[in-house]
Amino acid sequence: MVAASHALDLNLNLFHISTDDDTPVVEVQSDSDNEDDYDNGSFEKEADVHTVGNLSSVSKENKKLKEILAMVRENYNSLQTQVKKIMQDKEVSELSPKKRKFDETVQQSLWKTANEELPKSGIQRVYVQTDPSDKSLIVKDEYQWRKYGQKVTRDNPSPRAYYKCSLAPSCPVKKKVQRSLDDVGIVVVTYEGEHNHRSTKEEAAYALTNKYDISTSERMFNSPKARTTLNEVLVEQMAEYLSKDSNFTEKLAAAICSKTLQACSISADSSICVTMATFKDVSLQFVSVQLDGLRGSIIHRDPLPSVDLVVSELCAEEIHLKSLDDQKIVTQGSSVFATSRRFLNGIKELVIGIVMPSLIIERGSENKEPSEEDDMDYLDDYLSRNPESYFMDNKEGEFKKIKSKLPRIPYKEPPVIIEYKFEVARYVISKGEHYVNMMYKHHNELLRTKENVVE
DNA sequence: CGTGTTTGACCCGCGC
DNA sequence: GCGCGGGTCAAACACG
Ligand SMILES: [Zn+2]
Repeated sequence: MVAASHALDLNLNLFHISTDDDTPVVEVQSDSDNEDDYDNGSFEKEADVHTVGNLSSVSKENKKLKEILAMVRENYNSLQTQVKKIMQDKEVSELSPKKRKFDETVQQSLWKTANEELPKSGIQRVYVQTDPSDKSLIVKDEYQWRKYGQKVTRDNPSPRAYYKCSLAPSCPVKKKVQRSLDDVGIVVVTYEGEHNHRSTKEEAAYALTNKYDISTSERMFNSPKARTTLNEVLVEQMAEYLSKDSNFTEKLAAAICSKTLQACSISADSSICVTMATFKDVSLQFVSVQLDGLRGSIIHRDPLPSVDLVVSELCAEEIHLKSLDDQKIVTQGSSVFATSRRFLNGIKELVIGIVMPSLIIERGSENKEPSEEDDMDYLDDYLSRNPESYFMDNKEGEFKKIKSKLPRIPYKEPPVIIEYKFEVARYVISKGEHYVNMMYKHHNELLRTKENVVE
């Protein structure tokens, strides 16, 4: 067992609102006093009375300053965040040179302004810096909205757009978007009400943090059994969500692979690396597969295969490789699949499988093992007849039939499982900006025996 | 054909 | 009651 302590910052930005481009950032302003509405309409009612006029302009000025302050604060925060990320990413990229697109990220967050919670009221106001010529009044966030109206309002040349949350049919949240009177570069977004569901981007975060928080679970379900089933469901949701998020999988795979390759020398003969991480009370397990050819058959299967099945297939694939002479295998790209796994103790956990990129597995002739002729003939015959469908589900029966013969093929060196353990922490910088930090703890080399591969 | 947007009609509270 | 302005409905429409 080797002990080490490397900080692996994935900079996943899991729930970044990025997508395209002009996603602006947010900030909410806190004013508990009822006061004016977002369009300053009330201010425009300047009365003839002198004092009222003064009051109006002062109040308007005050509001403007408040907006500026909020933006400055958030810009400071996001800049600080960027610096932090850059330093961490620099550390990672030193290990494995990788192109980063900081400029985009930085630029994007400079667009954004601040975000604060309105105490009470359930009304949230957000200021977004956008192109003044953009008349669309579309502000992206982590929800889906259906536009149900647009009105021109008094004293504001820009119309006001009305949206209703369409992520959940019963969600009462409404959203109003209108360009600011004071600054045509700013769009004011007003949210009203509270969502009765999770946002698209928060789905994963919920599964990992909030819902697994014991107190939260106990609040919802008193029975431990109910809590267990709840966790199981959430684990499955999480697995499905992550496996479909190519942004997540690519970055995670790249980060893990570069880190694990650097931190520990993986012997060319080890065909499986298993990395484990604990995420609060949720255990993540990373199965790194260095074998080519298996990747597509695993991650493109629907539903995702169980880990046990994957391991079984890896055994078969390894034998397949051993049957080839002086095989050099170069995998390229990286892929991650996610699934769930149940242990003997009944706990279900999330499993993330990683196909490692750019690995060269050299198998010299010294690895070739004498094998029984009939077995190898049978296997080779099968493989040549069904090269593509070797791992397909419809060949399951035949596959098992072959597999039963596999133990008769002698191994000189049993395959090795390398188990990595990480501590995973997820940081929420601001609404919509999260990243994951993984602390490498140690790794363990195990023989792949029945004890190590949980049935 | 289902889905989301446009846009004028409509509704409703408020001040006069 | 009436007009005004903000908010919503829904029929028509655009889009894939
Ligand atoms: Zn909602």
